[in-house]
Amino acid sequence: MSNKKLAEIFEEIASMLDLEGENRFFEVRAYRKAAMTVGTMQQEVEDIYRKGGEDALRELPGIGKAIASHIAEYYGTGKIKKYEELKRKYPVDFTGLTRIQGMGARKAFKLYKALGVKNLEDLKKAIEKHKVRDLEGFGEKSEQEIAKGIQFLSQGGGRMLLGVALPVAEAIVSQLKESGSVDEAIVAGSTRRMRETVGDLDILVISEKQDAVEKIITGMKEVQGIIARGPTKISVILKVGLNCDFRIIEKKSFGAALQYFTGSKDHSVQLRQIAVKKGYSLNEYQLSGKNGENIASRTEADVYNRLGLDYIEPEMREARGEIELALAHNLPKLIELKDIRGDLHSHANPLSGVTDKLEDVVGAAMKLGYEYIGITNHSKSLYVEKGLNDRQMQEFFKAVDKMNDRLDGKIRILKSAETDILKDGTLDLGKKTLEQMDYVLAAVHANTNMGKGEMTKRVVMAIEENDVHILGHPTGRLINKREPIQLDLDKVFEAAKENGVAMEIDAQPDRLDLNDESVLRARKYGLKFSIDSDTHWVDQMQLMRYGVGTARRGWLTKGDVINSLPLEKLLKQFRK
DNA sequence: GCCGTTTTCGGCCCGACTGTTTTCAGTCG
Repeated sequence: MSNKKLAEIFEEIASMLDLEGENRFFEVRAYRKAAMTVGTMQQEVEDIYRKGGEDALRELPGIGKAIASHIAEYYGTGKIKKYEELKRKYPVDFTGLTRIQGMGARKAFKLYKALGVKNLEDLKKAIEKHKVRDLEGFGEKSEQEIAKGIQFLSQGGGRMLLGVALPVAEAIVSQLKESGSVDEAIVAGSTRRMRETVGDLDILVISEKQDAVEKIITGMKEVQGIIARGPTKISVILKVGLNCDFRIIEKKSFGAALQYFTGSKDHSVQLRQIAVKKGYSLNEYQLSGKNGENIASRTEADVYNRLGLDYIEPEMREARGEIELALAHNLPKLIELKDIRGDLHSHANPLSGVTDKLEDVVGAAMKLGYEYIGITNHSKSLYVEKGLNDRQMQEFFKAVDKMNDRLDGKIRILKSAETDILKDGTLDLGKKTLEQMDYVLAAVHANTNMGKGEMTKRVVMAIEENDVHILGHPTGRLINKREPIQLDLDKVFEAAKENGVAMEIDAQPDRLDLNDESVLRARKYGLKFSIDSDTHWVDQMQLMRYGVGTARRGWLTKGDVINSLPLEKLLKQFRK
């Protein structure tokens, strides 16, 4: 995972060039942009460089001749000369210091010049001795703010799982709506775009009663304290450890504001560039014409349409080519939660204490209106999950048959298993057991630290040598907890396409595996996908929406997703 | 430093809020 390190280096170069003095603004921005590109990519930059050299690097947005050669230098020598030289002049840990809220490179450098502060530790000591408050440009208040920022960091302030943040955001929005003082309240920002993690919450409020809104917000049980407050913006810190920005806007600006606060930043910048080319100007209040007249502002669709674009769904707004498609009126029609007709990955192991009973799982699926529910208990190698051996699995299938008879077509339980892909690429259940299943889901669980070549061979072999239908949570990553297994995804995608194997999008909020970017890549191979909740107890069946969100971020349509098929068509596909 | 259905040169998005300020720099998104 050297992408992050590389991004930090470019970000620091940007900061230091900024300190160098006048007229380097655009150079600074170029390095910031490169840092953003590199830092948010899921694919390893090193892989791209090793495979395609500097030319391949230059395909990436914001990476040109100079920065591509820096990257080549980094992977060749482990160092970047330009960075080392700047660093001698500015021996400050900008990466660490600027993690503090309100601390940018300029303040950090002032602290270095005046007090010799090089890193967080130094700063902590300076704060404790109250040395900061007397500096020019600082004061007592900023010293306290810095102290608070350091405290927040030490509590692990950072990006939070969407699955944790979204319910909090929704609770806040519904309190606003029920208050009677707002015309509209809606979650914007990366939460609305369904990014797998969010750094803070953005909530758009339409209201003319600003004072009342402020009172409601400060009175919420989720709110810990106020960071900033102005006529159109209130920032608070939430008890869950997230910041939350409220923007209060007039009704007539709703569309422009929602577009603006949903982002992503890069997407919005591209939109504004299009506006400028037309002689317009776009901000959070309206799309303005040449004489400042309001051209569009009420709905997001108005804003997009008047710029010559089709409406773009929030999940696509990441500046990954969606603007070009919208200009060409060629956007895909994204899959929706209501298109899902069943769940193909759920657990109901009669021997384990950690899953619900079969009838409970089936009942939950019926409540969601599903046509089918696939039960995929673990196979025997997974001792910790009390995986089933061949005999136990076949016993379980008999129980499923009986229940299917009783259900009389109200819903169909599909027989399957989350079959372990063993170290040598074989499956953990016998041929006879596999043949009794409606479909086979296979996944890697153990021996996860193999090298890339070996691991890729293992998974490709599992795909090629067996009648596998779905590859479960393909990379095995746990967000912020466990790195993905080393896998050459392109080779896996090729093999999957060749053998008609669907890729799973596991909807568990800490998995979301495949992730959005890999889905986007897999889609280019013409692969099919299965969006599954991986339910271990029935409440988790609701998690499907996070998988659908990821699918939408990967531009998938209903036609790309096998569990949007009606039962008969799905079974037909499995038999092929 | 990057980029190109107006350009290989000359552009490069836009506004809000805070703190320490008597008019603005710094930070954020």
